[in-house]
Amino acid sequence: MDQRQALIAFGALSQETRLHIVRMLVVSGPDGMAAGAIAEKAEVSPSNISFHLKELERSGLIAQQRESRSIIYTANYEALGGLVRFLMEDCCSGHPEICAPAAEVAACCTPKMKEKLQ
Amino acid sequence: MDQRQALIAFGALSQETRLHIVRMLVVSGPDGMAAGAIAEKAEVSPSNISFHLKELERSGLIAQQRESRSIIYTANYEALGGLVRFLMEDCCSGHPEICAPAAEVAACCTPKMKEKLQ
DNA sequence: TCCATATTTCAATAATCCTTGAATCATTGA
DNA sequence: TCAATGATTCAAGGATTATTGAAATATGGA
Repeated sequence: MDQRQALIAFGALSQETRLHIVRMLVVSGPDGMAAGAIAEKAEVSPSNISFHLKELERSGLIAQQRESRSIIYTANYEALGGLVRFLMEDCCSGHPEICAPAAEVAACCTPKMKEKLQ
Repeated sequence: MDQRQALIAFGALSQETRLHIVRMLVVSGPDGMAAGAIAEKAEVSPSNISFHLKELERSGLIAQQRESRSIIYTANYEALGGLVRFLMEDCCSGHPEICAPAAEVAACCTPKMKEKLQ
């Protein structure tokens, strides 16, 4: 993830509806969610959700694929990981005080890490 | 860091000049930089830098303190770490695929981690 | 083909954000 | 006190982003 993409991604996450969408798609995993289902859960109009989904896709944080009549959106884990990495490494120069709390979280989430850190 | 603050912080980082400011302040450490010095390095006008510094301070990512005639800005490591944590934990539900790359970065930056992971 | 469903696009408006330059405020030293 | 320095505030304008509802597009089934 380069700076240009990171700027767009930060902008994408700076809007409540869009942050909500990303959270839902991360949880829903590889199956993703249809645009309509997202709109319903987020309680926004179809045209509005479409606007925000487009913005998120432009940022690379989510991807779409048509499935029959529905358009299924999924979280792009690689891009999200890339953004975390950008924030820690590029933006914060890998500063220990900033990265340490992140390391804790990472340890809790990645089984291998957890093992080694015990 | 709660969602409200995270939204503001993401917005703060979504602007090129402000991202540049944060990077400079992280590098400059606890000594920080005076507003004028920041403006000069970022090549923007005093009033414009003031606008962006205010926005960053509102986000909590930087702090200010007067020192004689100058106003010194410093990066808020705690807030930056909190944002990384929010992105990994709250926003991305601690998803391993997203957190793994972050763990690598963290390992490189925090001496204790590095030791344990070798 | 025709209709229903799922979604996007478009145009208009509202809201927010960014930039600029002039004016103002705070601090220090002569 | 006065002038100089360092920085902020303010108002105006331009640019971008968000919301809305109506119209258009794509797909699948009767």
